[in-house]
Amino acid sequence: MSKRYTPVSAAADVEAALRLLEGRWKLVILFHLFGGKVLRFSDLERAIPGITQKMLGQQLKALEADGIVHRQAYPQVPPKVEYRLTIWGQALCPALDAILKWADQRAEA
Amino acid sequence: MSKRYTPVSAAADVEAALRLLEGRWKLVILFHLFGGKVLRFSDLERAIPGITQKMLGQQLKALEADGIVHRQAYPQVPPKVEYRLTIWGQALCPALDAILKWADQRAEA
DNA sequence: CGGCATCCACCCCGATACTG
DNA sequence: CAGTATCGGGGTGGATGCCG
Repeated sequence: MSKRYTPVSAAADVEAALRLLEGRWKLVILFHLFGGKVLRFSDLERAIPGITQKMLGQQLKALEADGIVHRQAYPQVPPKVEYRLTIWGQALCPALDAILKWADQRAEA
Repeated sequence: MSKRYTPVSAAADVEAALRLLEGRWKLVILFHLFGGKVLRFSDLERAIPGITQKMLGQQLKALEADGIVHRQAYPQVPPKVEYRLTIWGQALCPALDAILKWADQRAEA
């Protein structure tokens, strides 16, 4: 443990972490990468009907910069790029799973 | 089970559920109500340094309308209003807890 | 104390078009 | 296929002031 805890700093840490997941699309994207799935750009585009190319690219770049998503490009024609969760991203899986369960409960009612 | 499941509808349900938690402040507020805590308006205001009264009131109203937070007003002078999670809101606790753990992991590193 | 009203800046996000 | 460029509208959120 490299850090001391106080209620205050814990709250600040949570807020900082939440910033990384904010926005209209981030969690939606992560849900589709959930479970170790590896998807191409166009896969995600098809999996998320409402999203535009701009937002998908923009959010993926942000998630990559924050170390949550790993981007692997194959230098070939036509281009091929795969996205998957990093280790840090996979650490989010329990949270994603819990949210999924909550969504299911709401959908049932 | 009152609903049939397909990958598509499951994704739609998740997206719908995420809409309820979107925005700059919703999850932050819920974190402070986490664990069955009952807080007054001014308690939340103090607990979340960056927030304005407008946003706090606005987001609390939205959370109340979505059945996640319960609002109890005591008709007295000066006014006293308490906020707590509803049953649906408490169903979010596992998710909040998982996100908290993730935040802790990041903070340690 | 616990709001609401107003005004306003920003930037998020969408639509469209273009590129390697 | 996998993006970027540009433009523009609207909603989110901040500051301030007023009210029961």
